[in-house]
Amino acid sequence: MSAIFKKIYHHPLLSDQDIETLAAAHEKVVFEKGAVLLRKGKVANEYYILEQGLIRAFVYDYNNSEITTEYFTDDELVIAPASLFQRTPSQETLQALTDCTLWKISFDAFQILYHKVAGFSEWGRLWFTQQLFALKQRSLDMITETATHRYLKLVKEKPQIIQHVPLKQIASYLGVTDTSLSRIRKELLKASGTAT
Amino acid sequence: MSAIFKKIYHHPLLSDQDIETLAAAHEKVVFEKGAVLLRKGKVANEYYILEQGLIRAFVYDYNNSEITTEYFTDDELVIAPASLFQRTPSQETLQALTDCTLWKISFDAFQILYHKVAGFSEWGRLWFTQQLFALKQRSLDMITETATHRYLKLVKEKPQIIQHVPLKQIASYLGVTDTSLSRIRKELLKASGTAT
DNA sequence: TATATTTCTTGCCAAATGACAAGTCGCGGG
DNA sequence: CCCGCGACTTGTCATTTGGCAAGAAATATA
Repeated sequence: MSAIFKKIYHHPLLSDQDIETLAAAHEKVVFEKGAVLLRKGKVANEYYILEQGLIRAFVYDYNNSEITTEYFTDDELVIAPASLFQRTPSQETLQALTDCTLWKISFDAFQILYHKVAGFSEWGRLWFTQQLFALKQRSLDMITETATHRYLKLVKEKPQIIQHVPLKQIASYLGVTDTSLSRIRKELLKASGTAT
Repeated sequence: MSAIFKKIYHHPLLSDQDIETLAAAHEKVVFEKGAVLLRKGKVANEYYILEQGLIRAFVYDYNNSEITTEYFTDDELVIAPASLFQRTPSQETLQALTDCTLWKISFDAFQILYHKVAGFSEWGRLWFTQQLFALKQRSLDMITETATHRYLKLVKEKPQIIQHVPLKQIASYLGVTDTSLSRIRKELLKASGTAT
């Protein structure tokens, strides 16, 4: 039952007992496909652990088109850090792409535990640094890699997304239009066909 | 003399005495315009406080063109966090755009102080969260704002860059070519001319 | 001061990308 | 089983952006 919490809150300074304490502050919630967990303009008051399902974050660009900024898959934290921790309106919207099972924890509960459970703040520090590195890497990838390469990387790292998500959303995540991504796929097929 | 350290290490949990301790671990260094502080492929072993001058970070894109990813101005930390903290080869190169005066601290000295000076790790945690938010904001700006708007924002926030940096480098930071940026400027002039 | 070098602008053309629309495919609901 | 809808592909065309090069302007150098 608490397997997911052990996975998420795994840290040398967090005992099983600590993790139980943390787990007790979470509440199971379910969202249907298409449901919105956090809407643009609202201040986030909780974050989630995604037990099962697929979620995306997106923003609206200068043409008011939806641009996917992040995909969340099993055993990941679903969170809008800037909104939650700075208590500001979110620029991003969080939306379930499939039916989802999550564990929710309120910001208030988080704050209390953050000071009460010694290892928790250490865990949080680690999480923040990992987030920073991951975001930096994605930013650099958007510059240093071609859309084709980014597509292949996504296929490799989160294949379930290719299965469940409309092409248009994937394309926006990669920084191209659906038309372009369709053509990229075509080229890849041709290339792999030649190789075989 | 230690004014810059007070500014950088300002934090409720860091006393003047603490800051003196931190300051003592820094060594003054000077770089000439054009000098490289950290080269792509090398592992960073220090970070710097920029007392005076202008520095940029850049990467090479899929065409081997230089793309500026960040500008550092007075009273900022000059650092490649991913390389320094993950002990991995840097993707970014750090280069002085003007003659610079900096205060250098080695990673080893940093680590020792991080554990010795209680408030320092708190300061570090705050710094990481701020970095994360700033990077996220820049990532979103690259999506939600037009190049024109990003240019105006840069002019507003770091006007000294416009003065000292070749157009081509600014353009790459904004995600366009120098030709495009020149046209953007032209449009802005026309627009402001009409308004007056 | 004269000369060389770099930076910036601008026109022209090519290439890439996007918008739009038509057509195909596959799946689920009636 | 058939219809309808959403998803994907593909063609055409328009727009944007970039590459290139020439020239002007600014800056540095001798």
